[in-house]
Amino acid sequence: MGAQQEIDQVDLAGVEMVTVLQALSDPVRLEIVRQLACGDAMPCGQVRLDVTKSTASHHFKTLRMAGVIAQQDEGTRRNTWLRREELDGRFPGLLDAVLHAG
Amino acid sequence: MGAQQEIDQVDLAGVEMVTVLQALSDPVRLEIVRQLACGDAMPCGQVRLDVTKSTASHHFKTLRMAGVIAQQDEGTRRNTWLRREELDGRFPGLLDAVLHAG
DNA sequence: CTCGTATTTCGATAAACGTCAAACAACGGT
DNA sequence: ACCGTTGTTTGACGTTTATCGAAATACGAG
Repeated sequence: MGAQQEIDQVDLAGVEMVTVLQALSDPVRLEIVRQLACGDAMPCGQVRLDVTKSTASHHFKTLRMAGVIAQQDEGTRRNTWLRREELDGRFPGLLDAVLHAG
Repeated sequence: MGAQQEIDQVDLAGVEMVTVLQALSDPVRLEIVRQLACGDAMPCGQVRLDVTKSTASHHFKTLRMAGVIAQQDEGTRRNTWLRREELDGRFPGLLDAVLHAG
């Protein structure tokens, strides 16, 4: 695993709206985002999901590539958090709208 | 075509966020939404797209089923418009966020 | 060094999706 | 009655996607 430094951070300036929507348009990934929104940062394993770990890993990667989340290795864990401010800078109001949904 | 009355209107109360995001997460459909946002209502054919009419028809249907657009037949045309207020009632801020994107 | 924990990668599979062309349906004019 | 216009439906095709299990990688602790 990466040695105590941040994983490739996607440059949000180069991310299109449609890519973010794609990333958010899956039930599992939406659940990941919602759980991340409740806390500050947490390892992948702390996000409770109904899929196997390999599937979860794939979804984390998708969200990371779309610039929705960021990750940083800490020992054996991969710490994960939402890129709230940056995302709101690029697509104002989007994340709030998605999270504040009934 | 339907006789001068509205096509099945989807009840937005029963539409999940993930369904709307799915509908919006395609380049062609996003383009449809953006063009509809510029005007009030227009027939399908007035929306300029880079796909064949059958493909376009499929995308219109997807948007309609997700509650994003509504349609009404008028003679040989199918008038189409964005369900702005209703959508904003169900998912506040979402459509604005999607439309006001750079 | 070895074991356990956390996570990714690989290979496979099945379902969903975007696309097209061709055929069909409905309406308005001539 | 016939056409042209507008839009949908159907059937097919190739690509992408979500999913899993198993193997691989990386690290910390004992």
